[in-house]
Amino acid sequence: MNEYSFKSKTRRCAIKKRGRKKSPEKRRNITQAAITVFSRVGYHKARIKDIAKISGVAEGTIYIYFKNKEDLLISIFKEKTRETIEFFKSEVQKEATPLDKLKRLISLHLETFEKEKDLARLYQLELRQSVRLTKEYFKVEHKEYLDLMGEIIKEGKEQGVFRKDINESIVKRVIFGAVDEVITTWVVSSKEYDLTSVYEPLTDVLLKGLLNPEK
Amino acid sequence: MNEYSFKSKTRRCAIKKRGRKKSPEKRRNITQAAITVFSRVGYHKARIKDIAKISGVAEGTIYIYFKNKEDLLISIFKEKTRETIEFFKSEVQKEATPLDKLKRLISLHLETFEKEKDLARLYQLELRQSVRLTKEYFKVEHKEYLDLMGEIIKEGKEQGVFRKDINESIVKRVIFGAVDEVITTWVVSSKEYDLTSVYEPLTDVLLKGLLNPEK
Amino acid sequence: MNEYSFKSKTRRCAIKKRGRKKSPEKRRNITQAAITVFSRVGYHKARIKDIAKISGVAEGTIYIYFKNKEDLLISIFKEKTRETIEFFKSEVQKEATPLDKLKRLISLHLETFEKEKDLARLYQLELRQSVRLTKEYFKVEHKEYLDLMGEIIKEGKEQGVFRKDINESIVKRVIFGAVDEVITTWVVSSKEYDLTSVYEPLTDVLLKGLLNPEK
Amino acid sequence: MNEYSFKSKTRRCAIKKRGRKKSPEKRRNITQAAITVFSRVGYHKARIKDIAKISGVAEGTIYIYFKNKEDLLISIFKEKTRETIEFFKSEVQKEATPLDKLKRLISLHLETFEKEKDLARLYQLELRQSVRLTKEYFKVEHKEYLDLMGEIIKEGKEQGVFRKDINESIVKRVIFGAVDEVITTWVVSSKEYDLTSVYEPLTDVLLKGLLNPEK
DNA sequence: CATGAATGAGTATTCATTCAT
DNA sequence: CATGAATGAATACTCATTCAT
Repeated sequence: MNEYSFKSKTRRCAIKKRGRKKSPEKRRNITQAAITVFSRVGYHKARIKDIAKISGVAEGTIYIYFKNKEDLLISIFKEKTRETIEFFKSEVQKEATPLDKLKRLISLHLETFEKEKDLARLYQLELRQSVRLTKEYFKVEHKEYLDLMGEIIKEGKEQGVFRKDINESIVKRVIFGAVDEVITTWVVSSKEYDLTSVYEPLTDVLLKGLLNPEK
Repeated sequence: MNEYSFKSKTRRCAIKKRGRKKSPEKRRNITQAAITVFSRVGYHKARIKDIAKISGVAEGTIYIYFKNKEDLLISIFKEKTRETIEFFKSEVQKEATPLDKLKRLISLHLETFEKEKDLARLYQLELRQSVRLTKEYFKVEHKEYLDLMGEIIKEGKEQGVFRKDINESIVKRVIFGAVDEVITTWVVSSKEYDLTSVYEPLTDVLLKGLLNPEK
Repeated sequence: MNEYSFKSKTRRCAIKKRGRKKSPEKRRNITQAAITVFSRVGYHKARIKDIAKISGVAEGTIYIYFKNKEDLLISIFKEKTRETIEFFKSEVQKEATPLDKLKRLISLHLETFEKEKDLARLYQLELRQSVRLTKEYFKVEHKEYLDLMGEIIKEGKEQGVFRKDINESIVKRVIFGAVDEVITTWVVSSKEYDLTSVYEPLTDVLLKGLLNPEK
Repeated sequence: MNEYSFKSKTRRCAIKKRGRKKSPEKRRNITQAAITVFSRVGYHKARIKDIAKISGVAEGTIYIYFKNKEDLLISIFKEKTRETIEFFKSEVQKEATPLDKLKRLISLHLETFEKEKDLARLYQLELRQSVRLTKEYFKVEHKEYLDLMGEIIKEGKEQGVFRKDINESIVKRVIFGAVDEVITTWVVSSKEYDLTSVYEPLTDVLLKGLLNPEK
């Protein structure tokens, strides 16, 4: 594609790939290495040198793909969250009723984090390392998740499946908070048990509440 | 020979010990200054020098009262959480029914953090800065809070106020998670609104659930 | 002797000794503790706090008896060297001939350091930690030792026991250097063997030289 | 594909490796600056910042070439001693007789230190700053020097030039100690006189001893 | 005199980021 | 584009010395 590399008389040497454009593969390697390292030792103790070594690139190369260390962290969250939310949305849409949609969303949330343990650790423990990240995340990605849930609830209210007197804005937080806490417990507990096993009791109490209806 | 040393009721003249004594007031000053600085810029960017300046002591003095920076952070959490949980327990015991106890606990949680905004910020955002802290906190203090809630729920189940088929271990996390998320949202949102205003809708959904009972 | 301590209404409590003057015993304790600590970890890594603890006094007390840490080190050398040199002189004078005097001096040097191992360590390894100390020591105490040896040699030359064509100033250094090196080797070697056992071969070569007289 | 990489005689383009290379010159500059600074103010008071400034590199650069401050000191001794001993060995071998070899070795010792005054200061005064260094030095480099001397003496004994009843192990120390003491005196005395001027009287007494053979 | 809490100057080392090759 | 040597700001912590009691 780019013939320069062949004819060049300069020190420009053999290059595997055809061009000299940023390689998406290299970017992915870096991202994956960063997830591993950040998850293993935490953002602040993570060293760029280690991320470079694991991704198989030089330190400087990381700065070609990311502005700086914080940007690397933020990019991971942005990209992963975007992917995940898109996936959640598309899956949820396949369900017919608001109740099924809600259940599916909770279920997906649990399954996803169970599958990607390193990422789970990042979300539950490292997300708050950067003020900028925290603020942006809570205003954009996190909000989007909550909005998705809000819509489902709204729909449920309109259809009469959910109580009409509930406060959507609170309920979505209640549900997110419940799921989030359950995941954090799992992450901190060294992930010895099955995260999806909490799905049943979790949805049960969220849907039917704590009070005994017979009394 | 010298009877002073035997009759003395204070530690004065117990053979040795003259000179200055460690002052609990100084310790409190340092703790308070640390809460302020940690909350303002975050644990990692906080500088011992600033904490010293604000507490009105020399840098070295901090190391008389605390082993190191991490120990300072950890001590704050341990002490504050202990105080708070004791307070929660004593207040909750004043209530007659499990339902009132639960409501009171949630209410206290919200009120306490609303009153001490800096501390709230620490709990919601800085708690996870230290691996050691996170682990210990989740195993001790956090657990104790959950246990308190667990007992209330158990009592409620026995009295038939709460549903008998619920999973206590999950429910306590659901409630904690819900409250916690609501507080985090408040902290991140720059605390513009009244945290206690969420008490009503929050307890409502937790108690009665999401589903419309008529359907 | 001093009744103040009994009648005093102030915080002045029972005091073992009669007076409140600087106690020579306390001074000795500090000196001895310092020798131990300096010898064990070296001057620069030695901490006043440890010396205080071992001597059984408070940190501040050390500063009543010594100006500062360097002064403590220097005082030890001055005092110990003075004592030792006086002792050497008096012992040497008991000998009749220059040859016996010289032998006795070397013998004393070896014996003294063998007996006080901690002190030996200080002299062989720590003496050069302080520029001031090094300079003073080499100009005063070390010189005095060399002078004593110089006199003996001079006397020996005059009596014809020692060669008349030797250079006193060099010879005294040669002998000191030889003894000193032998002691250093012993100190560094963890003092596993008997220092006095080198006396015979050491004096033999110093007195008769290396060359084979038959050739 | 690209033949450069195969034909290149330098390490240029061997697949990877571009960018700056560690420069031996830079290492030398740091070493030389360290010798100067260590000699001027002593190891403990020497500041890395100053060594960096004098070598014309950044502070961090020093840590690319040396593990830490102590390693810098140790490396200097190891490298310089190695060089010097190799030089001594090769020079000594040029001499025919054991006597000439011994004289040459003493002469070289004096000349070398006279030429490199800063280094002399380091050897005579700073060598004992680090326990690790002292121990290693006395077990390796110092020993090697003594061994060289020991071999010469042994050879001399066998040839009958030196007395057969002398103790090699002591004699080598006597000679080293004598030379060493003479150098230390010179270093401490601010090096006002000519070190090589002591060569004659020094060897004279070492070879012929102190006693008057006529008596 | 004695105490030990308080002080604060002093610095080796790390590591994100840059830049010559 | 890629490299990794070079940079240098930034800071927790120590410990000799002081001083209030």
